[in-house]
Amino acid sequence: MARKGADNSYDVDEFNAFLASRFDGLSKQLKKIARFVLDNPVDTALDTAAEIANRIGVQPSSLIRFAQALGFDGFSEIQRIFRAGLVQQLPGYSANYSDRIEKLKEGADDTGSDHPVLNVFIDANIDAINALRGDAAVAKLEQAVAHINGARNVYVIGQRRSYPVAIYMYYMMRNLDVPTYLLDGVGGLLPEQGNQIGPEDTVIVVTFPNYSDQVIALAHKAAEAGAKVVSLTDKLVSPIVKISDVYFLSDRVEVSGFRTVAGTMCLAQTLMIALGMARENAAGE
Amino acid sequence: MARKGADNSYDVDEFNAFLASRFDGLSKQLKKIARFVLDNPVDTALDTAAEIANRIGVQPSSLIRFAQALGFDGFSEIQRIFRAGLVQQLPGYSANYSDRIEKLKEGADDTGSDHPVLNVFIDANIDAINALRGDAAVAKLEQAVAHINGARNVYVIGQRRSYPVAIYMYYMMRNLDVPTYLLDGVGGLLPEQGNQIGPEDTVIVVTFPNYSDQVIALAHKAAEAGAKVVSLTDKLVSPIVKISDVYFLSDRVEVSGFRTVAGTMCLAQTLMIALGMARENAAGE
DNA sequence: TCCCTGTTGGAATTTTAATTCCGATTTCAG
DNA sequence: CTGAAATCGGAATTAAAATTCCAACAGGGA
Repeated sequence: MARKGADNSYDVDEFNAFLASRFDGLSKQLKKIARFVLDNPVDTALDTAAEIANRIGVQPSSLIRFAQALGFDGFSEIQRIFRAGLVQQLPGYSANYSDRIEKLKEGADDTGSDHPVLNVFIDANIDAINALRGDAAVAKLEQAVAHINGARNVYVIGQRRSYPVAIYMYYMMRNLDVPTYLLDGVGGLLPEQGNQIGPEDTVIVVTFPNYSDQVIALAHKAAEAGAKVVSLTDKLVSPIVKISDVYFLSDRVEVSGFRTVAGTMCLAQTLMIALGMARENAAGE
Repeated sequence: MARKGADNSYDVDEFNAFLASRFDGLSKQLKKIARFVLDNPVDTALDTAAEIANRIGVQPSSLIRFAQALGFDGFSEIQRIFRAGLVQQLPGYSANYSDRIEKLKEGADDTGSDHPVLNVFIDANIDAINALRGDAAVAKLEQAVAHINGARNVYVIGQRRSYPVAIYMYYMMRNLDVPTYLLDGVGGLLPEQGNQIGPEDTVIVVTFPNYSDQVIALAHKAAEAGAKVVSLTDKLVSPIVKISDVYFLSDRVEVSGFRTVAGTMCLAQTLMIALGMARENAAGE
């Protein structure tokens, strides 16, 4: 991957400082452009030169002159700087994060020192948790809480890696006096454990790749029986999403082959807190 | 095809949901593209079609086919959706978790609006996880890993709120071929389950306030029998610390009376990753 | 096995955007 | 006021990216 782009030396702050230092020496039109660039980093990053020129009220060629006056080849180079800066500002998207994971993987059996493991893994978990901001929206939480509170019984399913999450929710809901049952598959009886699920019930399904056939089958059966399905899974294309009334996504991050369970746990706990607060309020009225 | 208006009527979530609904009907290559788009919104928004195609390992023309299969004129239209979504995500991310937690606590029983819950809780978890950087030092991880690898058998104990963490470690260590037993207290037999613990064994204890008497008693018995004790708990004054060979602290953060379990989970997973890497290296030599 | 249908890779083409060029205009020194 | 240099607008050109097209291929059914 020949990743060049000149000497990629600038970041946005450096560029802005540099631009400010040169500002006085610029011509009238170029100053207009400079002001726009300093004030509108996002538009500078994303719009086409023609659009930007139009908004400023100058010709596109002036943008190129502007860039060249500052020593760049063309306006595109400046846009690259701003695009890179924009990505870094995105929540949960530290740009060098993937790099660090790559480095970790490369150096994994190098020395046996696991010094980088901890930090990278912490970063990965923070990333995973941050990703929830976008996904576990208030509306979805409220919907899920309503399904749980409206149910005659709540059933929680999760096997293997998802089992700790399932059992956590089971524990919390029991403490919140929600009539909850854990379908734990003890004795290989998972299919049978779902027999009594009916239209007044809600099923909470936790499943991640590779999705357990038994769990998916049981969720299908529950959905067909008319139960509400609330799911915690990894992707929109997960087989559980299409039969879910509400779904939450987490777990998009992987380090050294380990998927972070902390993000999913955080999601589960968020749901439980939302539930707890809703019930507190209901009890108080 | 009932495509939404030619103007920007899709937002990213709608698009993703729509894509997921059509996923099954797509061809093999198109599924590859769909997965990339779902997983990499930022790159989808900003890279050129040629770059994206190259990264996925398909031809640029497939991207256009992908877009058209979904009813769009071309891939550029999809990029527009993602660019708009990307800009919307930008402003967030102010700062200072502690302040926000304070705010939530003040307003907690205010209105019943759980709007701030999610963000504050996410912040709290990030705080909890960040705190691990200081506490789960490399030396301690190595020590714990050595105790686990050096043991004839490993026993994991954790009840109630700590049980999900315990069972997670049990699951992971079984997958790593560590001879592990979960002391789960089924049938009220927790005291008896520890009878066979001896000086060649290691016990991993997970315990948080209020510390279960049975768990503490069992840990004491194990320590007296000469077993190594590795503990996950909350504070230096926790009753488990003084009998531990290695201890890790987490869980210092509390929101609305809920202690974060995600931080502890992250700690447990860090320990498991360190263990996994150590065993990989050992096997490779 | 062979054909048919749908899918794919890759070159060719079109579209769009970036950049250059040049004549017109402004600025300012003398 | 005049003329030269700097600046600018806008058409022309070039570069880059998106899209189309077609031949080859893969998979499934007769």
